[in-house]
Amino acid sequence: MEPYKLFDAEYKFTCLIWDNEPINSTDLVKLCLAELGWKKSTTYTVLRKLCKRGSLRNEEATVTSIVKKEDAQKYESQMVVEKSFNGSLPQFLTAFLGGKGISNEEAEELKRIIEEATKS
Amino acid sequence: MEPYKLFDAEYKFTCLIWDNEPINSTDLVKLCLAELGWKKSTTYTVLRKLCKRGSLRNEEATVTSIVKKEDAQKYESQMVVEKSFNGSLPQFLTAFLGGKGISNEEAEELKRIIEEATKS
DNA sequence: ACAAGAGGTCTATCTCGATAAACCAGATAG
DNA sequence: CTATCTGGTTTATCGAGATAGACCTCTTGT
Repeated sequence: MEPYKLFDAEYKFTCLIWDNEPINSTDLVKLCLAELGWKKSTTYTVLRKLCKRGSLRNEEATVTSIVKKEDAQKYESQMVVEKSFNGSLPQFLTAFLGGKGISNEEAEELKRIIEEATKS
Repeated sequence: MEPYKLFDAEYKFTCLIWDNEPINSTDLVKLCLAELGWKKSTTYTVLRKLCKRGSLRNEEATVTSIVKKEDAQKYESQMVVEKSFNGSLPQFLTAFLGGKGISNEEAEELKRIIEEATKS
Protein backbone atom coordinates (compact mmCIF):
# COMPACT_ATOMS: atom_id res chain seq x y z
CA MET A 1 0.00 0.00 0.00
CA GLU A 2 1.04 3.55 -0.68
CA PRO A 3 2.89 5.05 2.27
CA TYR A 4 1.12 8.32 1.54
CA LYS A 5 -2.33 6.89 2.00
CA LEU A 6 -3.63 7.40 5.53
CA PHE A 7 -7.06 6.30 6.70
CA ASP A 8 -9.01 8.41 9.13
CA ALA A 9 -7.70 6.95 12.35
CA GLU A 10 -4.21 6.70 10.91
CA TYR A 11 -4.28 10.32 9.90
CA LYS A 12 -5.24 11.57 13.35
CA PHE A 13 -2.56 9.34 14.81
CA THR A 14 0.10 10.53 12.41
CA CYS A 15 -0.83 14.14 13.09
CA LEU A 16 0.17 13.64 16.70
CA ILE A 17 3.52 12.33 15.53
CA TRP A 18 4.09 15.16 13.07
CA ASP A 19 3.42 17.61 15.86
CA ASN A 20 5.70 15.91 18.35
CA GLU A 21 8.41 14.02 16.56
CA PRO A 22 10.79 12.67 17.41
CA ILE A 23 8.77 11.09 20.16
CA ASN A 24 9.45 8.21 22.46
CA SER A 25 7.04 5.34 21.89
CA THR A 26 5.89 5.12 25.48
CA ASP A 27 5.19 8.83 25.44
CA LEU A 28 3.29 8.33 22.22
CA VAL A 29 1.15 5.72 23.94
CA LYS A 30 0.31 8.25 26.65
CA LEU A 31 -0.38 10.94 24.10
CA CYS A 32 -2.73 8.71 22.13
CA LEU A 33 -4.56 7.75 25.27
CA ALA A 34 -5.01 11.42 26.13
CA GLU A 35 -5.84 12.72 22.66
CA LEU A 36 -7.57 9.79 21.00
CA GLY A 37 -8.62 7.61 23.90
CA TRP A 38 -6.56 4.72 22.54
CA LYS A 39 -5.31 1.79 24.59
CA LYS A 40 -1.65 0.91 24.46
CA SER A 41 -2.10 -2.05 22.15
CA THR A 42 -4.08 0.04 19.70
CA THR A 43 -1.27 2.54 19.45
CA TYR A 44 1.32 -0.15 18.89
CA THR A 45 -0.85 -1.99 16.37
CA VAL A 46 -1.35 1.10 14.26
CA LEU A 47 2.24 2.16 14.68
CA ARG A 48 3.53 -1.20 13.49
CA LYS A 49 1.23 -1.13 10.49
CA LEU A 50 2.38 2.30 9.42
CA CYS A 51 6.00 1.34 9.88
CA LYS A 52 5.51 -1.68 7.66
CA ARG A 53 3.80 0.53 5.12
CA GLY A 54 6.77 2.84 5.14
CA SER A 55 5.04 5.90 6.53
CA LEU A 56 6.71 5.92 9.92
CA ARG A 57 9.82 4.67 11.61
CA ASN A 58 10.28 3.29 15.11
CA GLU A 59 13.89 2.80 16.07
CA GLU A 60 15.04 2.18 19.61
CA ALA A 61 11.69 3.37 20.89
CA THR A 62 11.92 6.62 19.01
CA VAL A 63 9.17 7.30 16.54
CA THR A 64 9.67 9.59 13.57
CA SER A 65 7.83 10.14 10.33
CA ILE A 66 9.10 9.14 6.92
CA VAL A 67 6.14 10.56 5.04
CA LYS A 68 5.78 14.23 5.86
CA LYS A 69 2.56 16.07 6.40
CA GLU A 70 2.87 18.00 3.17
CA ASP A 71 3.35 14.80 1.20
CA ALA A 72 0.35 13.11 2.76
CA GLN A 73 -1.80 16.18 2.24
CA LYS A 74 -0.68 16.53 -1.33
CA TYR A 75 -1.56 12.92 -1.97
CA GLU A 76 -4.92 13.28 -0.28
CA SER A 77 -5.81 16.43 -2.19
CA GLN A 78 -4.89 14.93 -5.51
CA MET A 79 -6.80 11.77 -4.78
CA VAL A 80 -10.03 13.58 -4.08
CA VAL A 81 -9.68 15.79 -7.13
CA GLU A 82 -9.01 12.76 -9.26
CA LYS A 83 -11.74 10.56 -7.90
CA SER A 84 -14.56 13.03 -7.49
CA PHE A 85 -13.70 15.86 -9.85
CA ASN A 86 -12.30 14.25 -12.95
CA GLY A 87 -8.87 15.49 -12.01
CA SER A 88 -10.02 19.04 -12.54
CA LEU A 89 -8.99 21.57 -9.92
CA PRO A 90 -11.36 24.21 -11.30
CA GLN A 91 -14.22 21.75 -10.91
CA PHE A 92 -13.18 21.17 -7.34
CA LEU A 93 -12.95 24.83 -6.59
CA THR A 94 -16.30 25.55 -8.17
CA ALA A 95 -17.94 22.84 -6.10
CA PHE A 96 -16.27 23.97 -2.92
CA LEU A 97 -17.24 27.59 -3.28
CA GLY A 98 -20.62 26.64 -4.69
CA GLY A 99 -22.95 29.48 -3.88
CA LYS A 100 -21.29 30.94 -0.82
CA GLY A 101 -18.78 33.76 -1.05
CA ILE A 102 -15.39 34.37 0.42
CA SER A 103 -13.75 37.41 1.95
CA ASN A 104 -11.45 39.70 0.01
CA GLU A 105 -8.52 38.67 2.14
CA GLU A 106 -9.03 35.03 1.45
CA ALA A 107 -9.46 35.71 -2.25
CA GLU A 108 -6.17 37.58 -2.30
CA GLU A 109 -4.44 34.74 -0.53
CA LEU A 110 -5.79 32.20 -2.97
CA LYS A 111 -4.74 34.26 -5.95
CA ARG A 112 -1.29 34.64 -4.49
CA ILE A 113 -0.99 30.88 -4.17
CA ILE A 114 -2.06 30.49 -7.77
CA GLU A 115 0.42 33.11 -8.94
CA GLU A 116 3.13 31.27 -7.10
CA ALA A 117 2.32 28.05 -8.93
CA THR A 118 2.10 29.77 -12.30
CA LYS A 119 5.54 31.31 -12.47
CA SER A 120 7.51 28.11 -12.58
CA MET B 1 -26.51 8.92 7.45
CA GLU B 2 -26.09 12.05 5.40
CA PRO B 3 -27.73 11.78 1.99
CA TYR B 4 -24.79 13.72 0.56
CA LYS B 5 -22.22 11.19 1.66
CA LEU B 6 -21.40 8.70 -1.07
CA PHE B 7 -18.85 5.93 -0.71
CA ASP B 8 -16.67 4.94 -3.63
CA ALA B 9 -18.93 2.32 -5.16
CA GLU B 10 -21.98 4.43 -4.41
CA TYR B 11 -20.44 7.42 -6.12
CA LYS B 12 -19.68 5.56 -9.33
CA PHE B 13 -23.17 4.15 -9.25
CA THR B 14 -24.80 7.51 -8.68
CA CYS B 15 -22.73 9.03 -11.48
CA LEU B 16 -24.44 6.67 -13.89
CA ILE B 17 -27.79 7.85 -12.63
CA TRP B 18 -26.88 11.52 -12.83
CA ASP B 19 -25.84 10.99 -16.42
CA ASN B 20 -28.95 9.08 -17.38
CA GLU B 21 -31.84 10.07 -15.19
CA PRO B 22 -34.67 9.52 -15.25
CA ILE B 23 -33.82 5.91 -15.88
CA ASN B 24 -35.88 2.78 -15.70
CA SER B 25 -34.61 0.42 -13.00
CA THR B 26 -34.24 -2.55 -15.32
CA ASP B 27 -32.22 -0.41 -17.69
CA LEU B 28 -30.14 0.72 -14.76
CA VAL B 29 -29.39 -2.91 -13.96
CA LYS B 30 -28.14 -3.38 -17.52
CA LEU B 31 -26.12 -0.21 -17.37
CA CYS B 32 -24.46 -1.20 -14.12
CA LEU B 33 -23.62 -4.61 -15.52
CA ALA B 34 -22.03 -2.99 -18.55
CA GLU B 35 -20.23 -0.15 -16.79
CA LEU B 36 -19.43 -1.56 -13.38
CA GLY B 37 -19.74 -5.29 -13.88
CA TRP B 38 -22.43 -5.49 -11.22
CA LYS B 39 -24.97 -8.27 -10.90
CA LYS B 40 -28.62 -7.38 -10.73
CA SER B 41 -28.92 -7.92 -7.00
CA THR B 42 -25.95 -5.68 -6.36
CA THR B 43 -27.58 -2.86 -8.23
CA TYR B 44 -30.85 -3.25 -6.37
CA THR B 45 -29.11 -3.55 -3.02
CA VAL B 46 -27.17 -0.34 -3.49
CA LEU B 47 -30.17 1.40 -4.99
CA ARG B 48 -32.37 0.53 -2.05
CA LYS B 49 -29.75 1.69 0.39
CA LEU B 50 -29.38 5.05 -1.29
CA CYS B 51 -33.14 5.47 -1.47
CA LYS B 52 -33.42 4.82 2.23
CA ARG B 53 -30.63 7.31 2.82
CA GLY B 54 -32.52 9.90 0.85
CA SER B 55 -30.04 10.29 -1.99
CA LEU B 56 -32.12 8.66 -4.69
CA ARG B 57 -35.70 7.87 -5.48
CA ASN B 58 -37.22 4.82 -7.16
CA GLU B 59 -40.86 5.22 -8.02
CA GLU B 60 -42.71 2.89 -10.31
CA ALA B 61 -39.43 1.53 -11.59
CA THR B 62 -38.15 4.97 -12.47
CA VAL B 63 -34.97 6.04 -10.74
CA THR B 64 -34.11 9.68 -10.21
CA SER B 65 -31.69 11.52 -7.98
CA ILE B 66 -32.66 13.62 -5.01
CA VAL B 67 -29.12 14.69 -4.20
CA LYS B 68 -27.61 16.37 -7.23
CA LYS B 69 -24.06 16.00 -8.40
CA GLU B 70 -23.13 19.52 -7.40
CA ASP B 71 -24.42 18.95 -3.89
CA ALA B 72 -22.53 15.71 -3.46
CA GLN B 73 -19.36 17.23 -4.84
CA LYS B 74 -19.72 20.26 -2.63
CA TYR B 75 -20.13 18.03 0.39
CA GLU B 76 -17.18 15.90 -0.60
CA SER B 77 -14.91 18.87 -1.20
CA GLN B 78 -15.81 20.49 2.08
CA MET B 79 -15.33 17.25 3.96
CA VAL B 80 -11.81 16.77 2.71
CA VAL B 81 -10.87 20.36 3.40
CA GLU B 82 -12.28 20.08 6.88
CA LYS B 83 -10.79 16.75 7.77
CA SER B 84 -7.35 17.05 6.25
CA PHE B 85 -6.74 20.76 5.93
CA ASN B 86 -8.16 22.30 9.05
CA GLY B 87 -10.99 23.75 7.01
CA SER B 88 -8.54 25.98 5.19
CA LEU B 89 -8.95 26.21 1.44
CA PRO B 90 -5.59 27.96 1.02
CA GLN B 91 -3.95 25.06 2.83
CA PHE B 92 -5.64 22.67 0.47
CA LEU B 93 -4.61 24.61 -2.58
CA THR B 94 -1.04 24.90 -1.40
CA ALA B 95 -0.85 21.16 -0.84
CA PHE B 96 -2.43 20.36 -4.16
CA LEU B 97 -0.17 22.57 -6.17
CA GLY B 98 2.80 21.67 -4.00
CA GLY B 99 5.85 22.06 -6.15
CA LYS B 100 4.42 21.55 -9.59
CA GLY B 101 3.20 24.44 -11.69
CA ILE B 102 0.09 25.10 -13.68
CA SER B 103 -0.51 26.63 -17.07
CA ASN B 104 -1.48 30.25 -17.55
CA GLU B 105 -4.86 29.26 -18.85
CA GLU B 106 -5.65 27.17 -15.83
CA ALA B 107 -4.44 29.93 -13.55
CA GLU B 108 -6.74 32.39 -15.26
CA GLU B 109 -9.65 30.04 -14.91
CA LEU B 110 -8.99 29.55 -11.24
CA LYS B 111 -8.72 33.26 -10.62
CA ARG B 112 -11.96 33.81 -12.46
CA ILE B 113 -13.69 31.29 -10.20
CA ILE B 114 -12.32 33.06 -7.17
CA GLU B 115 -13.43 36.45 -8.45
CA GLU B 116 -16.87 35.04 -8.97
CA ALA B 117 -17.07 33.88 -5.36
CA THR B 118 -15.70 37.18 -4.04
CA LYS B 119 -18.25 39.57 -5.49
CA SER B 120 -21.24 38.30 -3.55
C1' DA C 1 14.67 -11.21 45.17
C1' DC C 2 10.93 -9.06 43.28
C1' DA C 3 7.44 -5.66 41.82
C1' DA C 4 6.82 -2.30 38.53
C1' DG C 5 7.61 -0.09 34.32
C1' DA C 6 9.28 0.15 29.43
C1' DG C 7 8.60 -1.61 24.98
C1' DG C 8 6.42 -4.64 22.41
C1' DT C 9 3.80 -8.81 19.75
C1' DC C 10 -0.16 -11.93 18.70
C1' DT C 11 -4.65 -12.75 18.15
C1' DA C 12 -9.36 -11.43 18.28
C1' DT C 13 -13.65 -8.79 17.91
C1' DC C 14 -16.86 -5.60 15.76
C1' DT C 15 -18.53 -2.86 12.22
C1' DC C 16 -19.31 -1.83 7.67
C1' DG C 17 -18.60 -1.29 2.66
C1' DA C 18 -18.85 -4.22 -1.53
C1' DT C 19 -20.91 -7.80 -3.82
C1' DA C 20 -23.95 -11.46 -4.89
C1' DA C 21 -26.95 -15.95 -4.82
C1' DA C 22 -31.44 -17.40 -4.25
C1' DC C 23 -35.95 -16.60 -4.24
C1' DC C 24 -40.49 -14.40 -5.27
C1' DA C 25 -44.86 -12.09 -7.33
C1' DG C 26 -47.14 -10.13 -11.14
C1' DA C 27 -47.47 -9.20 -16.18
C1' DT C 28 -47.13 -10.96 -20.76
C1' DA C 29 -45.93 -13.41 -25.08
C1' DG C 30 -46.58 -17.72 -27.74
C1' DC D 1 -51.58 -22.32 -19.65
C1' DT D 2 -46.91 -21.98 -19.09
C1' DA D 3 -42.27 -19.98 -20.03
C1' DT D 4 -40.17 -15.76 -19.82
C1' DC D 5 -39.48 -11.10 -18.40
C1' DT D 6 -39.95 -7.25 -15.14
C1' DG D 7 -39.10 -5.54 -10.75
C1' DG D 8 -37.86 -6.43 -7.00
C1' DT D 9 -36.43 -8.45 -1.48
C1' DT D 10 -33.85 -11.31 1.90
C1' DT D 11 -29.99 -13.13 3.43
C1' DA D 12 -25.06 -14.10 3.16
C1' DT D 13 -20.10 -13.78 2.28
C1' DC D 14 -15.68 -11.47 2.31
C1' DG D 15 -12.26 -8.07 3.29
C1' DA D 16 -10.65 -4.40 5.77
C1' DG D 17 -10.42 -0.55 9.07
C1' DA D 18 -10.68 0.37 14.09
C1' DT D 19 -9.81 -1.15 18.48
C1' DA D 20 -8.20 -3.85 22.19
C1' DG D 21 -7.11 -7.93 25.67
C1' DA D 22 -3.69 -11.03 27.02
C1' DC D 23 0.76 -12.04 27.21
C1' DC D 24 5.91 -11.61 26.89
C1' DT D 25 10.87 -9.96 27.73
C1' DC D 26 14.11 -6.99 29.62
C1' DT D 27 15.47 -3.48 32.80
C1' DT D 28 15.40 -0.94 37.13
C1' DG D 29 14.29 0.83 41.72
C1' DT D 30 13.69 -0.83 46.58
